[in-house]
Amino acid sequence: MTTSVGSGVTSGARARVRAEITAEIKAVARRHLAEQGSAALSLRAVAREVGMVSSAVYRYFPSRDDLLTALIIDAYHAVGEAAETADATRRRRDLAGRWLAVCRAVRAWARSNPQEYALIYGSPVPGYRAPTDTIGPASRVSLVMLAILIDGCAHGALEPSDGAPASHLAHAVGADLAALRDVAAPGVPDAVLMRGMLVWTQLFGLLSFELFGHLHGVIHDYDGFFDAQIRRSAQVLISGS
Amino acid sequence: MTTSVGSGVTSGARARVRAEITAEIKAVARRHLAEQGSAALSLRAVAREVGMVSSAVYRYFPSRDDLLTALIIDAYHAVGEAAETADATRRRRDLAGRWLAVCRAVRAWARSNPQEYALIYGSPVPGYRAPTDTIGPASRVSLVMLAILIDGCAHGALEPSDGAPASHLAHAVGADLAALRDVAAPGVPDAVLMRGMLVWTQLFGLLSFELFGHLHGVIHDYDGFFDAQIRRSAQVLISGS
DNA sequence: TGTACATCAGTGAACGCGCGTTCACTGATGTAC
DNA sequence: TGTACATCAGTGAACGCGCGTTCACTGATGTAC
Repeated sequence: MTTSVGSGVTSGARARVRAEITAEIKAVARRHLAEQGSAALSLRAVAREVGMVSSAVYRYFPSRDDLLTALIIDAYHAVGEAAETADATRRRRDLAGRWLAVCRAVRAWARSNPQEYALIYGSPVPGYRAPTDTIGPASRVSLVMLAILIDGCAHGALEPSDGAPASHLAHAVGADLAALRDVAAPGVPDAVLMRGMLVWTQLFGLLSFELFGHLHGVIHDYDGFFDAQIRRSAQVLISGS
Repeated sequence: MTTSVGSGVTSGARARVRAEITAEIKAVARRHLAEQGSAALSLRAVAREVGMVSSAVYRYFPSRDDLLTALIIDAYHAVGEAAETADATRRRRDLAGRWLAVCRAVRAWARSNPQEYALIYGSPVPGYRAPTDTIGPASRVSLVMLAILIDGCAHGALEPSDGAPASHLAHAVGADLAALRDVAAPGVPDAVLMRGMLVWTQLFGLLSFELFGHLHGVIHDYDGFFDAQIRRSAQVLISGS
């Protein structure tokens, strides 16, 4: 017992060192990413800065792509956590407040970590194929959005149908929405799901335009502009207008 | 006279060959871009395929970045032209029809040229600094959108103010919008400009999500989904609801 | 129209670089008895 | 508690690669008289 605990502790020590060095490699890689972008991320450069020989990194990550995958997963978790934390600061029934808080949190994260934002929401990394382990972390932030929709529908605080007449959906889209509803959005009608996705994609469109420079020279007060736009999108989301 | 015309023709011949080879280099580069992405675009590989030695390319483009710039400018022109053509197929007063046609044209172009879309609307190319010559071509597609707003306002076909009360803008944003209005959107009030930018960023958010795989596994009927979303955004644009 | 000269496209070799990955190895740390 | 063995982190050299860019050069094409 004591021995097994002891050995557990000591092997835990080795494991802890390993975890620390893994974290250090990721931290350095993350900084390189922030400075140069994903294409320029090089195992050798990272190793150099960590103070190892390049081949030593292979004890921690079997390839460059695996290191990139780790960074991608971390980035999804980071933005997901930012959104969750922001969401939790508002009363559950304050849908508009939750939506605005989530939007602002995602934006704040994106502005502090533009290369990580680009990594996950920008162009796919050339030649990189995302493994399935990224799916879970990737959906984390979307679940925050869906939670707002679910709560809103449960309390009747979201206009359930669009006032507009032209909302007959293609059958296949209806099937997609039904599947989504079954898996992750119980009780949320099609019209609300569609509005949710409308404002959701709009949020990332806005962020991409801001971060990738497409509003350069047109908008200078990015804060005010963003705020005005998400207040508008909150209306669209909640009352459908 | 005859000589000068003659010499004009012959020097024109040389110039034409030069233009043709320049075009060929760009065409090959564009294909490499489509296959591998911008980071993998290599002067040497392009030269190899064109059938020149790599140094010969420097007669046409002073550096790799200049080649990339040329591709970026071409891409902006291509999407701009697609939008203009689509816009012109509808009667000028048919605002919704114009908006939908433009959205569909941009999407069709993006789906046919995903890497070029990524080049201009995805993450900025690492280490690449866009020169000022890209600004004109870049704004071409936006001008199509603005034309719809201008025409709509001129004919009273666009709801000029938002029904919602919470539309007091930060002063700085008002200044940005005023500047934009002076330069490129005469007669378009703040509320309409904001709505225009809302649906505009939403369009690109939607396209980025579709093309970069963020809807993978959730939406299968991309056509139907896109169509439903832009019909909704047309409503937001035109009637503000 | 014919010739002398200038312009320009394309060649081929070279420079210097950094990359991802493999491999046989040395020591240090942990494990089992 | 002490020893023999196994595990594992890190080393250093090497492989083979492709890249952007420069440079002195050869011919061909165009220009001026």
